[in-house]
Formats: sequence, C-alpha cells, structure tokens
Amino acid sequence: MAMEFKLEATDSSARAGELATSHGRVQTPAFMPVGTRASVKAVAPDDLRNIGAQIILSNTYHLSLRPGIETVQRLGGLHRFMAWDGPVLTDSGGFQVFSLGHLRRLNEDGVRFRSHLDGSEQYLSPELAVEYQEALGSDIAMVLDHPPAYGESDEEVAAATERTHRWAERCRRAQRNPEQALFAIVQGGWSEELRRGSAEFLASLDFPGYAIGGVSVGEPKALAYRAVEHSVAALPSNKPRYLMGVGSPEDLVTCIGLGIDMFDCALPTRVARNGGLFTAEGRLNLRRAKYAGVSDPVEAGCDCYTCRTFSAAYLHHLLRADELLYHRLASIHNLRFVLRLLEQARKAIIEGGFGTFAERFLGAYRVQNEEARLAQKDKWLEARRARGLDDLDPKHGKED
RNA sequence: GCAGGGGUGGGUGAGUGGUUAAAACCGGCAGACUGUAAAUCUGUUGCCUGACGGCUACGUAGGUUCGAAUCCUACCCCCUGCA
Repeated sequence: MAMEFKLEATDSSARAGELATSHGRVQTPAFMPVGTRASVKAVAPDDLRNIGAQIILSNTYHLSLRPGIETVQRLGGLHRFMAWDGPVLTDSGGFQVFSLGHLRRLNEDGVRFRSHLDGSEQYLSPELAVEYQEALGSDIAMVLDHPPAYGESDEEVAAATERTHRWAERCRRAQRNPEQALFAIVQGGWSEELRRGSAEFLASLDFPGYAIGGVSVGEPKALAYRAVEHSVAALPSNKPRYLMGVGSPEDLVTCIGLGIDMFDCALPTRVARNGGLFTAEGRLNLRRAKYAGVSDPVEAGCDCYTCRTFSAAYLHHLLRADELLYHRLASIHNLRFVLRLLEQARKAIIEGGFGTFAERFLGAYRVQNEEARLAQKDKWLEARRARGLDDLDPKHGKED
C-alpha cells in the first residue's frame, strides 16, 4: 500500500495525525530513533518496541558504503536485515555527501565523492539515491538534496536550494516503486524568501510528504525556528512535515508548536552514551560524583525500563567503569523520554491543551547557555580536524 | 655480602644543572554533543590568592653551585644477577 497521512487534530499550529505505511501506523507527532547503519546504536529492535518507537530512520550513504546496498537487498531488504518489522525512513545520503566530503565534485548531474572508509571514489545522483532506497525497501525515502553548510553565502544557498528543487523532480521521475513514499526536502537557509519559495515550489509538485532540511548545522536556535516557521507557512496542511535532524527535548516541543509532525535526531542516543540523561528539569550529567550514591532512578516516575529497574548510582557506576550495558540502558532512557514527550504532546493537541503543555514543559526544562554551547561545538570540530579525523584521507577514516 | 639497576605529583611514567609546578597517558572535576565517520571532544587538575604574586615539592639528611628532580656524600628502601 502507498503511504497515507491523516490529520486528526490541530491545536493552534500544532498537529496530531497518523501515518499509515505497509509496515504499520505511526502516530504523529513522531520521533524516529536514528539507526544510521541499520542499527539504533546500543539498542535492539525489542528495546525499540518496548520504548514505544513506531518508526526508525536509516541512512543510504552509510549502507551503500558498508555493507553495500546489494548485500542488504540480497539479505531480504532493510527490514529483514535488521529485524525491524516496523516502518523505516531512509535518508538519501545527501547530508553525508555534503558534510563529510571536501573531496567531492559536484555538478548538475550528481556528486562524486570519496568514501570516508577507504577513500574509494563514489558517486551519487538523484536517480541512484532513489534506486538505492527502493532496493533497501524503506517505507519512506528522501530525495537527494543539497544542504548548504552554516555560513555559506546567499548565492551559494540559493544555488543549493535550486539544485535541490531540480533534483527533487528527478528523484520523483526516477521512482519505480509506488509503495515507497518519497519526501521532498525544503532548503533555503535562513532567508524567509528562499524558505518560502522552496516550500512553495516543492508543494506544487505534490509530494506525499515534506521535510525541512538544512537546520541543526551549528546555527543559533532562533534562526532554526524561524526557518521552520517560514517553511511550514508554505507547505500543504494535508501532508506530513518532517523536520530533519532535530531532537533536543526543547526543540521538539517548540517545533511541534510550529506545526511539525515528524522528527529524527542522533542527539538523544549520542548524548546518552556520553553521560547526558534527559529529565523534566533538564539534562543531567550522570558522570558527576553526586550520583555515586543515588539509590533513586535517574528520573523519578519515568516509565522506562532503565528507571523502573536500576538506580542512578548503578548507571553512574556502569558509565565510569566503561561497561557496555550502560550504553543500552542510557539510550533506552533518553529515547523513552523523547518518545513519551511526543506522546504527551499528541495527547495535549488532541485535547486542545498543547499551549499549556508546551509552556509548562519549556518552563521546567533547563537549557544550557547557547554561546557556551556553540563555542564548545567549534572547539570540538577544531580538535577533530587537528587530529585528522575530519580528513577524508583513508588512513584517517578507520575510527568509528 | 658482592655487582648492576632504580626510588618523580592520586597512579603509570618522561625528564639528567637554569626556559620545570615538572611531558605523556590514566584517574579526578566541570562542560559540549541535534537528517550519527561521535563508548567522542574541550577545559581544568600541588597549596594560598580575585589577580599580581607567594609557598611547598621529585626516598631521607647533608653538600657543591649564582642556580639542583638533575652533580657529590651518607643513610633508608625496591628490583635483577652472583654468592
């Protein structure tokens, strides 16, 4: 069956709906745990089910390099390969091609780039992106887009946005499998005009769903929120709207309020692995010595397996001792936190109380200072570059 | 007992006369992570002070020197080989 989207309720700009795919239904707003390489890091499909995950995301770029699209196809497709029978959305790989490759060569036809694994030359075009995703068998595929990096000039952003439009049309033409829903991606950087124009143009092509891309690339939050607003303003209300790469608790609630239906984000699981756990009051750093003797769970009242079973002190110990179990337990907690947050948001929207819900949540959830945040991020990137970790030279590409 | 090697900050361990409060790694403390090349990365980590600066430190005690973790003497302890 082809994907269907039904809008069930709205509360101001916030929306509640349902996405029906051949692998099951997804209630929106929905969060998709990220399983880049056909695995949501540290958690098994059973865990995902228990957490309440309805749909997950995987990545065409990574799977094409390893183990290879053909391999996955030969082994029964992505669902079978990773033993996840629920809906799957695959990202086209556009994001990786542009964020990872300084050695890429771009022309209107497609992108030539070097594999970060072995330096081999690779090629991706709109047609190939569709072909690969059809071979993987995901329920929702993304068009190949050109997401500009943060800080690119207006001309570059405009060019990338227009290229994204042309590529969207080509992806659409390349589609062979009507069962797979193909989502277009709005670009346009931080310009209201470009955002709106991008959304309008893509809307005119009548895709089954629309994503907003180019956000969460190191910009201040206010810019991202505005870009979302400007994009949403020109998108049709009867199609799902997917905000790519967004997923901190405060961003989720804020962007649901702006009319977003779907999200994916590596943040909850990555932060979990490094000691950051979400609570209603904000993110805590479980590494801190103050948790060494805490017999209560990480978050009182949390319904996740981790909090129902283990003390904060135990998790703290696992984290400090580098025990692998920590990754699973922490990931379960953060994913459940986010998923529950969206369940609550959905309920509030249906009941007409989303505004109060959002206000209450955002009032209680402490967010870190943005300047410090962005500064630390820059330092991180600088350090990576200094160590050659962001160099495409294959001899540096082995770690992961 | 003889011969040889060695004793450095919470740990491992560099350092052989000044630029050494002492590399590096671990540990500790604080922070970052947003379509995952991330079990990663940043800062900090003797004591006192807001800072300038001061104080105490490289087994112990003396000594040489303008200046010592670095050289000399004695002592204590550890390791290896031979008795």
